[in-house]
Amino acid sequence: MLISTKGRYALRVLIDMAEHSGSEYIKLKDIAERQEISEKYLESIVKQLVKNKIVTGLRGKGGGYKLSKAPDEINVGEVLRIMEGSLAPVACMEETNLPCPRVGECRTREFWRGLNDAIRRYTDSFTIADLTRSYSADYDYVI
Amino acid sequence: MLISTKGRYALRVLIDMAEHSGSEYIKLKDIAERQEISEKYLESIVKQLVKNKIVTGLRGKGGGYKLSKAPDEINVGEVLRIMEGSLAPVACMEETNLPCPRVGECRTREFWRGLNDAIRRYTDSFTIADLTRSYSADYDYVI
DNA sequence: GTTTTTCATAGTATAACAGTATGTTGGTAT
DNA sequence: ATACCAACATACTGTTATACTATGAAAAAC
Repeated sequence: MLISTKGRYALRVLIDMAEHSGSEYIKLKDIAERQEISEKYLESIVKQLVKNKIVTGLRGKGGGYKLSKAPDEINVGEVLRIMEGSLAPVACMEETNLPCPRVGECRTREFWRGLNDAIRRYTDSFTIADLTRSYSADYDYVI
Repeated sequence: MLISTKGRYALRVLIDMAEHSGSEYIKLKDIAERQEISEKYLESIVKQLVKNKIVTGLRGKGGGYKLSKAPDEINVGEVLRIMEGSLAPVACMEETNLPCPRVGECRTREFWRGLNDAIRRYTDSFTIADLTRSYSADYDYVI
């Protein structure tokens, strides 16, 4: 499993913020209820997003979280990499890891590199805006 | 991490067999030594490959394992799926899992489906033959 | 100064990973 | 026949990650 609940929940939180905030702070309790995810667990997830400047927190009454950037400025691949640490499909494709001692005789390295690239290309091609429900497309507008 | 040592080692074993066997049985001990992997651990991996008809085992002296099919008939994606159980990047993309109860309101499903497809397309586009060192390409031929 | 919300730290049950250990079965060579 | 060899089978183990829960401190609004 490449993506754990951390990455999946993070995307849902960001989409929720993009869909519900009008430059207002939203409290985690609301998001947790809408998304049916434990608020306490979400705290640990959102903390990571704050640390990486994806969202901004404000304490106290009327506080909460909001996106630090516009939804179309938030890259999905970057978010997933923050939450999962890495999206490398194998250990030898993680930048932090020192090169494999068998690299000289390895028959599979290029195969893994290609898979790594495919995953990165795909995930990096989406923004949070791409994942929000298009307002005009399916909103039943009624006066 | 999408791929564990099970999947990585399985590919190395199959490549080793493809490169060293001339329709002969190779004993695990030799593969384990060449690949510098615990023979005992490899046993558990090869057992899976036998069960799935990727390799064939023969007991006793002169016995060992060999590929059940030609290297270019063995699909890398299939091998990885056998070893890892699934290559789905998220739980909701596993065929065996029952559909997510939030599917109606899920904003991320199509994103995950796309990632799942990208991984499957890539891994299914390789055979073991693609991963073996091409004999003619870089062998220093000397009389 | 009380309420509200984020922020911070610590703990916990479960499962998967990456093996190890011991023994059995079935072929081969002598 | 029997000694040997290598696959086959089952059970166990240490470590790490996952997916949380619990308790409390800090700051902002009222």
